[in-house]
Amino acid sequence: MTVTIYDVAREANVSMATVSRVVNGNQNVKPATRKKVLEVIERLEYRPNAVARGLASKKTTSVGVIIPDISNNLNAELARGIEDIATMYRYNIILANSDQNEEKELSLLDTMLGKQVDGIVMMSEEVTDSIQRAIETCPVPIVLAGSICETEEIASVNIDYYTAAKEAVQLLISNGHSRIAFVSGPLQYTVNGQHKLTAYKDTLAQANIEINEALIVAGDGSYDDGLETWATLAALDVPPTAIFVGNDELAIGLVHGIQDSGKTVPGDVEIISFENSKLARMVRPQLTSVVLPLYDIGAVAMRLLTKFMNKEEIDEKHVILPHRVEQRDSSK
Amino acid sequence: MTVTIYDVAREANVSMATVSRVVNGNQNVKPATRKKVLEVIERLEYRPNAVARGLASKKTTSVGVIIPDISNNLNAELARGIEDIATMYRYNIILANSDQNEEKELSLLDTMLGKQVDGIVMMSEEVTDSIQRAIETCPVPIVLAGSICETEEIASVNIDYYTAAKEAVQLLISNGHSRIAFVSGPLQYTVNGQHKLTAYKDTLAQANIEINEALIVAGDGSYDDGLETWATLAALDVPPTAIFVGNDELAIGLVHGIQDSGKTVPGDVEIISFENSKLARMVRPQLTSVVLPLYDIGAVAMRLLTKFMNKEEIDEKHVILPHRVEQRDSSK
DNA sequence: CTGAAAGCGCTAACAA
DNA sequence: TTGTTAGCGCTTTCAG
Repeated sequence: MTVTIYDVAREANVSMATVSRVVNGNQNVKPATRKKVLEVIERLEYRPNAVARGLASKKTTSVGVIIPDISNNLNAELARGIEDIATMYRYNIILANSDQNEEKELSLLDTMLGKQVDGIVMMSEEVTDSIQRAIETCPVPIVLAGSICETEEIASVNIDYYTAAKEAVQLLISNGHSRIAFVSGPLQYTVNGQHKLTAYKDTLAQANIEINEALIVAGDGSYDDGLETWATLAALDVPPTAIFVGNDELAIGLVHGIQDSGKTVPGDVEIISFENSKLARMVRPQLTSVVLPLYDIGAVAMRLLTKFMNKEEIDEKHVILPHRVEQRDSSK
Repeated sequence: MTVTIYDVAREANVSMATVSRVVNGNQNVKPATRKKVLEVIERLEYRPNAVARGLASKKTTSVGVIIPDISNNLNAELARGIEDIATMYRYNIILANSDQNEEKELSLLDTMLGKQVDGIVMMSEEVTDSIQRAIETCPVPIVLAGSICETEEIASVNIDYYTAAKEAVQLLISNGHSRIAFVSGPLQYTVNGQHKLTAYKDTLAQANIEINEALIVAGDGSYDDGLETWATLAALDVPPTAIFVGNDELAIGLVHGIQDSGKTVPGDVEIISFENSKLARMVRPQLTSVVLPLYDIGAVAMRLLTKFMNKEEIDEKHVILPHRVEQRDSSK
């Protein structure tokens, strides 16, 4: 039924080894022989069995990708970056969603190792101790993409979230605001709870602005969350006049919440978001936003992984990509 | 180094076959033996090699997913549906982007077959003849998700695009419009060029409304395309008073284009979109939209694929999921 | 430049 | 209930 390397060898009057060499582009084959083999391959429609090859060579040319939720814009962009570079290096991707659930992440890691992936790119909002341990004892290289882990040992690709957030808040302060709110997704997520929030507090402190806990709101980070959060904020004795927001979807929710309540952006409330997905331009006013280069983060993470897999020399395990603030109309 | 089934067998004083039985949950093992084996597995941290298993059993528990572009909201939602059901049935997913390019689709199909996937879910806006042939001669089952192919033979999951589009246009007609534009992505895409456009024309004809080619605009289907399309439409001697739009992103572009030109939705122009992604609610006015249940389409496609892979009986190879129009504020 | 042969780690009859 | 033994299809020394 299915044609194997053996069938090709027999038809071409050569050994399996020679067919293998031809298929793998090994140069030690006489052109005439190569031609003959190629013809038989064509004629028999031979398709190498990657599973057998994987077993024999201990390389599968597959990499695992563990991501919180592919249906989320943010992750999808990242995944595309990963995939493009993987394809370029002839790897295939085994994609799985973790829903940001530690148990699933652990079990996914195990499944992928069972499938003998050559490496793994992982995205996780919160790298717990046991995840960290699992990564450190992993038999194949792992690169974290857009995910924070303080450890020296684990490779990762990020931007400098802290500085980026500081710049955003600073911008709001420069525009004369002192009642600046901080609205983000879950604070358990390292990037929110540690980097962005700390940057917010530090920047305010440095400008001698008192920190008001009522102006710090963390929800699930969704559009509806943004809508509701504005209701909360608007009910304050003195509502904020500016908001630093954790992501675009949340920011759009806030913008609509503000507009629905009869106020304007940036007239009554200035907003700076953090993500700059294509959504940032799909709202009026368009969002000023810190640029989070998700595609690039994914691409660079995958590229880094290929270096590990090829045992190339790595100059820096922790890549920090540049960031900037894209000025649009939600801030002055 | 890596511990194999043989190591476990030796340590537990049983044969490889017995270990294999334990690992695979075969009932023909004495409880005491099972316990002993399980202990050794635990102690040695044995992890079955799925590649070897795949080679021996000719099943990989992996399915291929070929999708135009995962960074596109539409596909990401579909992919999530596929993944969830795949996980439920203990399959892993090998995901690849085709960019809606026939050559890539063909080569991806080949790669996946080489990797011995047990089945494939494919999404394609235009199933060309050669793709169709490739699918028909494929050694493993393939299910098309949200993709149209007239052939009896090929399994697929869709909604009734024609009827859905008719209902939308009919709604606009009922609201008193006679200058109704049709704006969509590429007409080469079967769903646009054949189903939606035909439905549009048929519905107009049945209402004795003359078809005006100037009111039919197909671009790339993006937000910016929507913005520009309104500029074109607005420049007409008599601009349309209602628009049937192919997808949400495009519709939002149109809405903003209309609003930027000083007109209102639905006051001056009514809009009905086709997709109902979460974007539909993230714009003011919120979009009335035909509900395209992408997650469900993906999930049902994957479920159907599992039936094929298990050689279960299939009652219907062509699943049509129900649709409806979600009324919001962009139409009256 | 080419071939022979020993595995890779596991499953699946077939025996016992 | 358990063990023995062929392979699965390919890569990779090692000879020649």
